[in-house]
Amino acid sequence: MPTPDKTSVDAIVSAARDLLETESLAGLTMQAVARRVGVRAPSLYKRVEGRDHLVRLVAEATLTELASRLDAATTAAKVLDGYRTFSHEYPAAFQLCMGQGSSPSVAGHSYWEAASAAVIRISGELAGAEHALDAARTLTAWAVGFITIELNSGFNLGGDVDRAWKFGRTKIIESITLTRGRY
Amino acid sequence: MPTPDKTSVDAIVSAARDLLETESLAGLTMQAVARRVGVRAPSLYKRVEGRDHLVRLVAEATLTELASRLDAATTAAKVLDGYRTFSHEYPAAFQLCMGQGSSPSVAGHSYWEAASAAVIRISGELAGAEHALDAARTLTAWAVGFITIELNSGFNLGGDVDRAWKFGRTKIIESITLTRGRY
DNA sequence: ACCTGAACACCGTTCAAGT
DNA sequence: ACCTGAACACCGTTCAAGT
Repeated sequence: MPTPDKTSVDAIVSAARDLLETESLAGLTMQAVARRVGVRAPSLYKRVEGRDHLVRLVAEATLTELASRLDAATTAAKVLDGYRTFSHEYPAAFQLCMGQGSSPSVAGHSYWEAASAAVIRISGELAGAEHALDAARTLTAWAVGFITIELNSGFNLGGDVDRAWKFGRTKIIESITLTRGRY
Repeated sequence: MPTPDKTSVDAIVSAARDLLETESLAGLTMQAVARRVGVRAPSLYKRVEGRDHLVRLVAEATLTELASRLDAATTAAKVLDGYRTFSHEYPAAFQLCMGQGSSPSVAGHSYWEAASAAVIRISGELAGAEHALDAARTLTAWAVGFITIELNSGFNLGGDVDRAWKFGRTKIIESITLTRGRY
């Protein structure tokens, strides 16, 4: 005799994302997720393959949201700022995506592609099609590195972190723009 | 009646660093470390406060080694390459230091200071004392971001990753150098 | 067809008992 | 003074039994 469903994949992923931000990755346990969605831990295995799979779904949902955020940006500065703003809203999820992943990268290829599209588009405009990929990697590397260090309180030598962001953003965009037609 | 020591903090940290690289952070368990140093897990607590403390010691040993490596570099390109070479030798440890840390940053302030000294020195030479800190943060952010993405197989859109490194390195150094006296 | 309690293997950690 | 087995709390995961 069928039982009415008490939860769903969406509810589970949503609860997991909440827990990740409020309790850290270590606090994202199957039991905690189960409690949030009103079910016992073993029931989660009807919807997700296990904790690793659930973490992957969280990463992919995060990248999808990041992609749609970045797609709306019209200038390089706005794309870079989009990264940073997003990382401040979802610091743990952002680092999950970028950080020491589970084995084969924590999210599927297509999710990365979607999140990269905006940077590549902008990079092509700045540096020309020939150097679009190199330029995109330079921009992304700087933003990801800056944010990673910032989120881990790595900028602890004083000074104004916002000023450092603007300084770097200006320098990076400037140097990429100078690429057009040479290098 | 005293018993002769069967291990030491150094041996424990060394075993932990090995395990971190060969088995990943999850494989760095107290039992695995104990087995490597020829002791039972509870005995480790005579030398380290617990797993978190041991991981911290690993991070600090890693930063100390990175610092001495970078201190030998004489140009900005060599400092940046020093980061990357080091990260290829100790990928897991490098990401442990930079990545989503345990709570209050995974290593003590002084260890970060030591590892930052070389970049700040070089940045001062390139950009002038006034912008040394901003420039150092730009250089470090780019290198850390590039390496983080590289280690997590994030550069999966084809193209030559080494070429992208050299492209970005050139651009970054160039733009920082142009800073002198203006901005 | 979904949910659950009970069980298992595996963690980190504590501690009384050994030498 | 250091080491150990036993124990505890807490994970992820499996599965037979319920409805």
